[in-house]
Amino acid sequence: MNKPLKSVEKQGKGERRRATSYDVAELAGVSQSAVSRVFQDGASASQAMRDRVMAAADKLGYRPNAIARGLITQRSNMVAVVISKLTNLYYPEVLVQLTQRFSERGVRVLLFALERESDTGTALEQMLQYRVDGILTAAMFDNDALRTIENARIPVVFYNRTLQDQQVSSVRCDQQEGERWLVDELVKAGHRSFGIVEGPTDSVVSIERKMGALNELAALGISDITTVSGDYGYETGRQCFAELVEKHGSPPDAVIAANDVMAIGCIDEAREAFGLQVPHDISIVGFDGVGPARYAAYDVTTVRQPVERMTESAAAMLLERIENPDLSPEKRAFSGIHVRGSSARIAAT
Amino acid sequence: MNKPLKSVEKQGKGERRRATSYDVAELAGVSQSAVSRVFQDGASASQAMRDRVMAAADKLGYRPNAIARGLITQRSNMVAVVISKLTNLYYPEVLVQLTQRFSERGVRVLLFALERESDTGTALEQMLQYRVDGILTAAMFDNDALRTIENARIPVVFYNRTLQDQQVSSVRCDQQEGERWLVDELVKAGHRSFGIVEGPTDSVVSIERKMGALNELAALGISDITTVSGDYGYETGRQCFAELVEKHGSPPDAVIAANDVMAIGCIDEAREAFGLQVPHDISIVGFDGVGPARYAAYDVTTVRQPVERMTESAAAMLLERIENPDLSPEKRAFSGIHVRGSSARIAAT
DNA sequence: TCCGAAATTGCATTCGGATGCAATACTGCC
DNA sequence: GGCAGTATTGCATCCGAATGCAATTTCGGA
Repeated sequence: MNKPLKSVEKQGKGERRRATSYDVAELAGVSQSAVSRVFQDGASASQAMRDRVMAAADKLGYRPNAIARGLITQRSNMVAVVISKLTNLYYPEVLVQLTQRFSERGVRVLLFALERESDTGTALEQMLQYRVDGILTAAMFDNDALRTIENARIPVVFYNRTLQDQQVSSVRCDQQEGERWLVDELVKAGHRSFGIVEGPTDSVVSIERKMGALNELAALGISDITTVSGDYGYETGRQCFAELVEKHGSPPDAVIAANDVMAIGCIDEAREAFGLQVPHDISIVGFDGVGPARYAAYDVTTVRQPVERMTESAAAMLLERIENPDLSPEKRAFSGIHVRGSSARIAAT
Repeated sequence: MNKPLKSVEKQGKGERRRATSYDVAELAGVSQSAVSRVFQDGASASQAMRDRVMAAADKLGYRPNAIARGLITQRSNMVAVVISKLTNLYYPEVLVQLTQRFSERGVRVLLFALERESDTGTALEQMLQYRVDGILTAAMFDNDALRTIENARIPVVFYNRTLQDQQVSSVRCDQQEGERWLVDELVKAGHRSFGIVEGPTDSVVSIERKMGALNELAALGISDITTVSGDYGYETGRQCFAELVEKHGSPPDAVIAANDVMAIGCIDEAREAFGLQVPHDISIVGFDGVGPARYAAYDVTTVRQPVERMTESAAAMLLERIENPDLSPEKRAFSGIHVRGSSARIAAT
């Protein structure tokens, strides 16, 4: 007996059940499989059948149940997107773009927003339970988590973070290259003492940026370097600048901040608390190319991440691997866009 | 015959199937229902049973399939969160907070990011197919859409927008009250000519803000008002200011921008293009209380939305209505927090 | 007009877990 | 030790759509 016990029409309005393919089939006088086929892409169904079914479906307000479909097809058509709250001011933009990329391709986004980057536990458990087809993460997973994902055979793409020693797919902005450019320009402009403001210590991106800057400074034979660390926020940017001056004994020639927001904090602190003129007395650079970096009061020299291309690439990479799980991992690195603002005393183009 | 055709262990490693409750049951030597009960909250199961099942589950890496569970329980435990790209710079924060509120309560978020606020069509179709338990939207739905949702009996909560004439639940910041305060303060400070920079014309929030300001200005007998409109972005903020000056013939005493970002644009344009000092020569105020509004270079006088309380309230309201669909609609309005920055010539507290 | 190939359609089963009901196992108490 | 009462457990069925296979229809061609 496959017929539903009570058909949609017979129920009281207070508790109307959502129409199912059986209801549509009954009303249209066809089989449930026919209904199912009409609502699929490549399935075979005559025009007459299509019309009858669609008419019945419209009348009942029928919509295929994606949950039931997911169960039988073993495909949820959902991907998990993971971000961590503090990662960056610019992640919201990334998130919105990723979501749109996936939507365009008929894939839904299950969002996980972590309090801290290390809170992956529960989130991971949830995505596995929901049988997401893939994971796109802008937060790091520990090795246990990675092994779990690997065992579940779920494709993963890391956004702006990667594990050198592991075989994982990733899309990132080449932080090192960006920092190299910033350092080169600053050194060319004659700066010799540097302050570095790093981000949260558990941020891989921040670490990469710091190392990029340090390596290049070392390569250029510069050793007058003072380092302090913040949390990517404006307030700590200000504090960091003050700390920097105290540690160094005087303001350094240039400050390299791990992101634009902290660079802005540094600029404000330099101006307000130390009466310095930017870039006359000191150069300050950031990273990311977020909106506020373009505000006239700051005009931060920075490296802008090509967010559009990166998100497009990341979404495509993940979807490819969902279609074809045997594709080998791939790491793509995009060069940042060099933005010469007026916050640093460097030569224009 | 309920036993699976092939048990997990027997398969080749290349195509290992995810363990099901049947696999766990078999390994533990109990029934599938027992496994199901162990993985539920209020179900009855002896400690011995729990231990055996958990041991087997661990060995197999078993995780309940939320999709299958959703099918049988008629509860997906997912809510749709809808935002539109341009809505506001501050929505990302809202989004992250909402997601966290829902996560804490064991509810997953299916994210829909619309290109424009009016693109609700496909998104709506998708949420219905995925049988979300509720919808939290920061975008407007048209009447057709509303009727569809109503028919499907899915609870909805609107964030910062509401329909006066309709019975819908909403959480919003009282834009009118905020504008009233801003206007009062500006008038008290002696300003008599006003510029108003509105946001995108399809933004309900922008309209409310504009009307709030206009009404209060009218109430105070002020008629020297010039209006221009932008898109919530920094660049148009600058353009709008220039337009304002041109339209008015000279800079007005005060500018009321629909959001902080445009207020910042106005400040920059006033300073750079017109050599005005803020707030000595002109007062400029915004709305929202986003991060950049606090930057020292701007220190915007604004009305901050109590995002934390609003998201908390919105999430709670939606979840209550999911639990109890008969709860009547409710509109909650939160007063904004008055922030006296230095971008306007008004008295401190 | 008739035959065989191709296109449609229906039947029956499957996905994985939840749950009402009945059977069984314990508990405490007299 | 026996019995009522409660806690566990298993059985069978259900949720809603997809799909392999067989039955039926349609269509082209001779």
